Amino acid sequence: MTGFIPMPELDAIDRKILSHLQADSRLTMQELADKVGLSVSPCHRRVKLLEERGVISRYVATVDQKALGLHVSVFISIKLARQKEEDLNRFARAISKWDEVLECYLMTGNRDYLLRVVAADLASYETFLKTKLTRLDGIASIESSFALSQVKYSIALPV
Amino acid sequence: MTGFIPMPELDAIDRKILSHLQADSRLTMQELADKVGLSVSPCHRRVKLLEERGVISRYVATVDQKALGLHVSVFISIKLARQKEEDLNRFARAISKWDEVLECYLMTGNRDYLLRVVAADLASYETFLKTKLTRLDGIASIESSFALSQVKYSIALPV
DNA sequence: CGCGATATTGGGATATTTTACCAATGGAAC
DNA sequence: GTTCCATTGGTAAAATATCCCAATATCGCG
Repeated sequence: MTGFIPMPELDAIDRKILSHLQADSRLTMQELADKVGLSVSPCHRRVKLLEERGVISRYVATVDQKALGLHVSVFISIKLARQKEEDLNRFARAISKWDEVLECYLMTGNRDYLLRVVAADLASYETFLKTKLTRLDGIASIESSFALSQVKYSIALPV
Repeated sequence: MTGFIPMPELDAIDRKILSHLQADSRLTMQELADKVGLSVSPCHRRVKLLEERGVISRYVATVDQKALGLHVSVFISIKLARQKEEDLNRFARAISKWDEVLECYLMTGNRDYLLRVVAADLASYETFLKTKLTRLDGIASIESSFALSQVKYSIALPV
């Protein structure tokens, strides 16, 4: 990690800033400054510093899943035939390219990966399985669990 | 659903807008307009419409999990003792209050809920379990699966 | 306590960006 | 072709971000 920029401890104000920006990144600097008890200038500088140091990694718009017609959410447990580093990397590269895969974790326990995948309906999920996932080499097993509903979905990490 | 605002079909330009804003919501209208092949005015109007109709639900900053010292990601499978609507609602309400729980899904199959939880370390995860999750009434079983690493994490739905 | 060095703050000027208005353009129905 | 409707593009005004510099607070050290 050569490009590492040391991040001094986040103080209470930094945490407030992060908390508010995680909830709503369209706040104006004035609004944000008011909420955290600073004037605009230092608030602005803190935000820029948090960005430069990678504490704030990006700003994104969140889109409504139903509005896009993506009615199916699936969790997929995957075991690989072998778990050598090269196998893991190959798998990671493949799934990273697929937009349907929103999350993928390397897991402890009796599966290797856990994926969260979205699709318009069961038919297009089947297409994803048949044309993409099952075509990967080195997969020992695939097990799909379907979500009936999303009870909570948050991007905001606890600060 | 009385407040429903009908959303006409999203055309190719709307989808491009959503795609770009999901990747980077700090694009200026000028930049976004260039990318989607419009001038600023119509691009701006489309974005506002997507916001009003709830297709774009919010704008958020994403924060680096490691920078916050949240080194533990856990998936928790939960079975309830009973699955009556009231039990489900009670569980959902409790879960929704806890910042450690980033995602929660009602599932088909042999568990009722799947949760994604983050914590600073195993000790604070244990605290979460002991002081919050296991204190809920009506839980039949809890099973934790730990993530070794996050291979992919995206907020961008496929458009 | 007191002093200096350093980091942080606040205000104000300027540059950018957003936003609203209105005329112009394009496409579909007839 | 012509009319109507939806959408576009340009422009100007308002809101916001950004930068600079002086003022203030904080910390280390005698």
